[in-house]
Amino acid sequence: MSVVELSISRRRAKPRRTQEIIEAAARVFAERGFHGATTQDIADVLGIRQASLYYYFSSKEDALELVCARGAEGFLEAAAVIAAGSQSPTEKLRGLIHAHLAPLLDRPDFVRVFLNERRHLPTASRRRIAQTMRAYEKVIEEVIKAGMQSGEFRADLDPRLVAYGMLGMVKSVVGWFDKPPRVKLERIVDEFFCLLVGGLSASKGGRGPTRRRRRSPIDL
Amino acid sequence: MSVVELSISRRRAKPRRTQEIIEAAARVFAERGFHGATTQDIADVLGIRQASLYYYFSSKEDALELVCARGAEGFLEAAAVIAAGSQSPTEKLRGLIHAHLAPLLDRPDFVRVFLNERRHLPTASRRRIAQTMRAYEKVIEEVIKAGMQSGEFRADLDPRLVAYGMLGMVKSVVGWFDKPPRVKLERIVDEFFCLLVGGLSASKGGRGPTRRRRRSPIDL
DNA sequence: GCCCTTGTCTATCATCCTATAGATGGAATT
DNA sequence: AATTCCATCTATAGGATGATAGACAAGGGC
Repeated sequence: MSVVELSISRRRAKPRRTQEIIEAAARVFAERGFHGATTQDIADVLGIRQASLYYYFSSKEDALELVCARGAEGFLEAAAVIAAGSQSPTEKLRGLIHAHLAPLLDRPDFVRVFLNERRHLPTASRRRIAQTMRAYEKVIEEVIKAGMQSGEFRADLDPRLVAYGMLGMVKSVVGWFDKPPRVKLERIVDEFFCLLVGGLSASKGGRGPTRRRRRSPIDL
Repeated sequence: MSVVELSISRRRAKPRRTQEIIEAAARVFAERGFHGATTQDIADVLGIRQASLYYYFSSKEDALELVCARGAEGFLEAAAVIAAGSQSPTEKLRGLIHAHLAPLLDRPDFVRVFLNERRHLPTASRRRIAQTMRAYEKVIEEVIKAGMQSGEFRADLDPRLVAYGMLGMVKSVVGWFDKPPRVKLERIVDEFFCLLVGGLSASKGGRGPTRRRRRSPIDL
C-alpha cells in the first residue's frame, strides 16, 4: 500500500467517527461549559469508555480547540464576501445579519461553545480567534461607516457602537432561537433587520426599507 | 446581650468582611468561570488560606448563589418601576436601557457572573432566577406592546423579538464596556436608545426622538 | 484575670478527573 | 493463514480540588 493510498483511506475512515466524537464534545461543552463538562460526560453520550476518547483527541483542551474551530468557521469569510460586494450598505447589513445567524441552523452547539467557551482555550489559539473576531467586527463597522458616508445611514451615531449593538443583538440569538416557542430563523433576520434599519419609532415619513413580505424560495 | 442585639452585631460585623470575600469570589468567577475557578484562586485574591473561606460560605456553590443574587439584584424591580410610571413608551424605553446598564458601573463582576454562570447554580435557585428573568423580559415586552398600541411604535414587528433584540444588545455591553477604548456608559445608553428608536436609516422625515445633547447633571 | 467570640490557621480526607499504558477482538490486507 | 491496523477496552497513575475537624491567637466584655 502506497503512502498516498494510506492517507486517502485515513481521510475516509477517520473523519466519520471523529466527527461524531467532536459533535458529542460540542454538545456536552455547550450544555455544561468546558470546565463543567468531564470527558466521562462525552464518553457517555457516545456510549464508549472515557479513555477511548483519547484515540481521537490528545487532550480535553484539544477537543475544545476542534469544537471552537468549527464553531468559528466561516464567520469572517462570509462577512468579508458580503462587505466586498456591490450591494448597498443597507442590503449588505441584511446579508451580514443573515450570515451571522445561518450557522446556528446546522451547528448550534459548535457556535455556542465558540461564543461562550473560547476564553478557556490555550493562549495561542485564543489569541488567534480573538484576532479573527476583531477583524470580523471591523468588517461590520466598515459597512456601517460606508453607509454613513454615502448618506444612506444617519451619521450622528458612533459606527463602532452601532456595530457592537448589532452584534450583541444577533449574538444573543444563540441563547434562545431553538427553545420554544421556536421562531423561524429567517423571520428573526427579517425583524432584526427592519428594527435596526427602520427603528422602533412610528413617526417617520419615508419609513426605512420596505419590508420583504415573501422571500425567494431558498435564500438560506 | 439580647438576641436582638446579637443579630444586629452580626449584621454589622460580618458584612464588611463577608462582602470582601464575596467580591473576591465574584472577581474570580467572572474571570475564569465557576468551574474554571478554584476556591484556592479566591483565597489567593484575599491572601488567606483556602480552608478559611468556609467560614463565610458553606460550599462553592453557595458562594455562586451569593454572587449571583447580588448580580441579579434590582433588575426586575427597577424595570417594573419604570414600566409602571407615566412616561411615554419611548421615554420608558430609554429608562429601561439605562436601568439595565447602570449596575455595570458599581458591580460589573457580579453582573457578569450572574449572566454567564447562573446556569451552574443548583436547580432551586436557578429556577427562581430564571423565573425572575422571564418576568423581566415580560415587562420590557409589555412596554413595547404598549408603544405599538398607542401608535408611538411601529406595529409591524413582533414585540417579543424586539424585546429580545434590545436585551441582546444591552446584555452584550457587559462584554466590552470596561475594556479600552472605554466609552462612558451614558453615551452607550444614548446611542443604543437612538439606534433602537430611530433606526440606522437616514431616509426619514420626522426622525425619531430628538437626540439629547446634554443631559441633566446627575441622572445616573 | 477569665471566658467567649471571631477569624484564621494547619492538617488531612475523599473524591473526582485527566491522561497514559498496554491488552483485546475483529476487519482488512497480503 | 498470517499479519497488520483500527477502535475500543481495562486498569491505574497522579494530581488537583472541595470540604471537614480541630487548634489557636487576638480582642472585648465581664
